[in-house]
Amino acid sequence: MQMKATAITPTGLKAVCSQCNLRELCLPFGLTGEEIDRLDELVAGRRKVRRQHHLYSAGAPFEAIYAIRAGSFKTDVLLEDGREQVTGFQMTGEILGLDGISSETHSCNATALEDSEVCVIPFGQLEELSRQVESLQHQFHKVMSREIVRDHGVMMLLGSMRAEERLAAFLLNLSKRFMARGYSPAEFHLRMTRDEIGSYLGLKLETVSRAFSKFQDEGLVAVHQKHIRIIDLEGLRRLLTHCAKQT
Amino acid sequence: MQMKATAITPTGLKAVCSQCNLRELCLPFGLTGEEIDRLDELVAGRRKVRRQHHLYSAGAPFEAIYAIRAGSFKTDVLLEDGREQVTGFQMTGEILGLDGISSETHSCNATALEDSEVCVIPFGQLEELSRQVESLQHQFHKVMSREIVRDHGVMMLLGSMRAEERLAAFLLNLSKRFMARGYSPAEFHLRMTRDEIGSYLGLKLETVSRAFSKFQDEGLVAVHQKHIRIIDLEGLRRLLTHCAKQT
DNA sequence: GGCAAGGGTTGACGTGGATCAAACCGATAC
DNA sequence: GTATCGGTTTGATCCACGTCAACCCTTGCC
Repeated sequence: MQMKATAITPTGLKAVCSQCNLRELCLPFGLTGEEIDRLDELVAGRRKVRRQHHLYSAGAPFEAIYAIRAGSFKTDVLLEDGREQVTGFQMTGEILGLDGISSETHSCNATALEDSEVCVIPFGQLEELSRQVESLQHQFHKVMSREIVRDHGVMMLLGSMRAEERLAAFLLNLSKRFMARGYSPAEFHLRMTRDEIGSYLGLKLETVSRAFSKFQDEGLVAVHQKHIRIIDLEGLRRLLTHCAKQT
Repeated sequence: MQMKATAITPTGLKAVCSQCNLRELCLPFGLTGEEIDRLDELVAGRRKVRRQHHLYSAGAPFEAIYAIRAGSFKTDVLLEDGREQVTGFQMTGEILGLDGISSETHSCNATALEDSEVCVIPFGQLEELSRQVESLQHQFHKVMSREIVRDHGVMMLLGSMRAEERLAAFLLNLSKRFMARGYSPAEFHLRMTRDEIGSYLGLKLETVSRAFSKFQDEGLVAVHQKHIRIIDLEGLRRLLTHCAKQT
C-alpha cells in the first residue's frame, strides 16, 4: 500500500513540473532543471474540477493563476441581461486566471468542459519567485503577452470575418493546438457545444451547425456530432485568406 | 540661449516620470518617489510621432514598450487580403507595445491619430528593474492584465451587441477615460474617423454614422463632425443594459 | 423495452446592417 | 472667389445571418 506523504491537495498529489510532459507548453518553458524545482515548490497543489463546474467565477477574489494539467475549460463574461460571451477555450498547458491580476478580482468565469485538473499557482509567490528567476519572469511575461495577441486575433475574427471564415479559423486554431500537444491535427473531439462555439465566434448555434454542414458537403471536413476530421486542411486555409470577396 | 544637457532624444528632453501629471494613470502608479526616480533612469527618452505615422509596425522587432505622454494612437492588425481590424484606441498614460513581448516581434501596427509623443521604455531594462522593485513589477502585471480584461470587453461588444449598443459602449468608455484625465466626460473631440470607429466596432462607417444620427435624433448626444457632446448619459447606459430584446 | 432530455440539424422566413450611390460639408490650395 | 479632397451623411436596395419551429439522434433512466 502506498503512502501519501504530501497529501496536501484534494487529489493527494503534489504537482511536479519537472515530471510534467506539458512543461514545454507551460510556465516552466525555458527554465533550467534547478529553476523548475523552485517553481515546483510554490505550486500549491492540484485541484480537480468536474465538468460544468467553475474553477473561478467573475467577482471572486483573485489569489492564484492556474495551469491546466488535464482537461479543458471555457472562459466567459456575462452581461447584466444574461447574454454570454465566451472569450476563450483553454487546453492543457495553458494558463487561466490572468484577468484577475488587474483588479484583484476575477473578471470572467472559468468553467470546465470536461472533468479536469489544474495546478494552483499562488500569484504572490509567483511574483516573488519571478523577481529571483529571470527566465521565469520572462516566460510569464510572454504568456501574458500571448494572451493579448490571441485576443487581438479573436477581435479580427469577430470584427472582420464572415461566418464560414470564423469557423474555419476556429478549426485551424484547434488543429494547431492539438498538434502541439502530440494529438492528431486532423481528427479530434470538440469539448464544447455548438452554442458555446457560436458564442465564441459571435454566431448563433444554427449558423455554426449550417457552416459545419456546408464544410462537410464541400469535402473539407467530416463532422459527426462532436467528432471532427479535417479532410482538406489547405481548403480551410484558402477559405480564410480570400473568402470575403473573391475579387 | 538654453543648453540641452540631456539631448539624447529627438525631442531633446529626458522623460521625467516624477514630474509627469500622468503618473497616476501610468507605470509609476503606486511607486514611491525614490522608486520613480529609478524608473526615470531607464526611460530611454521620448519620441515624437506625427499624425498618421507608425510608432511601430507588425513584424518589427520588439525592443521597448511605450507610454503615451501626449496625443493618441490606434492599434490594428491586417489580414493578407487587406482587411483591417482596429484592436484599440489608446490615450495618454496608456501603454503600447505589450503585444510584442510574446514573440519578440510586434504583432500589430500602432499609428498616431494626431501628433503625439511617447516615452520609450526599453523592455529588457524594465524587466531588470521590476525584478528589484516589487511595486513596479506588480504595477506592470496589472497593466498587462488590464489589457486582457479590456480585450474581453471588446469581444463582448463584437460578439454579443448590436450596432447601437456598440456605439453607446464606445462613447461611454471614451467618456470615462477623458474624465480620468481631467477632461470633460460630456464633451470631447474624436481623434479617429468613422471608418476607424467602424473597424473597431465591427461595423461599416455608414452604420456608425447612422447610429450617431439616431442618437442625436433621440436627444442622447449632440454630434458635430468629430465633436461629441453627451446630453443623456443615463440614456446611453440604458441602451447598453437592455436594448437587445426589451423583454 | 419505452420515454424523456439535451444537443444537433434542417427548413422557411424576417431583419439588421452591408452595399452601392449620390450629395454634402469643411478644410486647404490656387 | 473657385476647385479639390478627405471625411461624413443619407437614401435605396440586398443578403448573410438571426429567428422560429419542426424534427432527429444519442444517452440515460425507469
